[in-house]
Amino acid sequence: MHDFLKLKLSPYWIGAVSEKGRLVKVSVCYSQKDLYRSLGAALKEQTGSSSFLKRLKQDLLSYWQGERVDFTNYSLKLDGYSPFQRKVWKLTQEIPDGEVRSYKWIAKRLRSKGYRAVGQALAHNPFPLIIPCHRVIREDKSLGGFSAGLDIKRKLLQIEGISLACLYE
DNA sequence: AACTGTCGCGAAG
DNA sequence: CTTCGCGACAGTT
Repeated sequence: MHDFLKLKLSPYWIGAVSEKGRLVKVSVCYSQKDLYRSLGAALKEQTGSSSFLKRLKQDLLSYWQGERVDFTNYSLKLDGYSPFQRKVWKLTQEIPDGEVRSYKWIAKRLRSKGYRAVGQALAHNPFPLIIPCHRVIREDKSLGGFSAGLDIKRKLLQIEGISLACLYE
């Protein structure tokens, strides 16, 4: 059945749900309470015991200390999401650690001018960190948005050693 | 029909 | 040169 992981990373809490060796959802929050709200109360009871989630836990800890971690080989449960969303997320996964791209960059690669639609797709990303939607910013190098809260986006970029004016606003 | 995690242009300071 | 307002854009609910 489902397995859950809960982990405190510096000021934030991160949680993950998996099912049969595939990730179902990840979320980053400001408190445990928010985590339960977004991942479900089951998270309260269960502890991540599958080897799969143990590996994820180690990877997340390493990442948080500034190591380069490759998250691209985690298998993700993508059923039920639209083709457009999947394409956007796939391109986002191709952005290397330590670099950023713009919403426009992604749209262009999909031969679309739906910049805002790209933003909307990223806003619904079920796998923050794993699919690094924080590496997508505006064309003019300003920060853009982040559904889990902009300070988290700043923090992640900072961990990856990216230096941009928008990180110090 | 109304909403976005946008972009680029034109006008004004 | 910088900032601001606004309309166009495309995909989702």
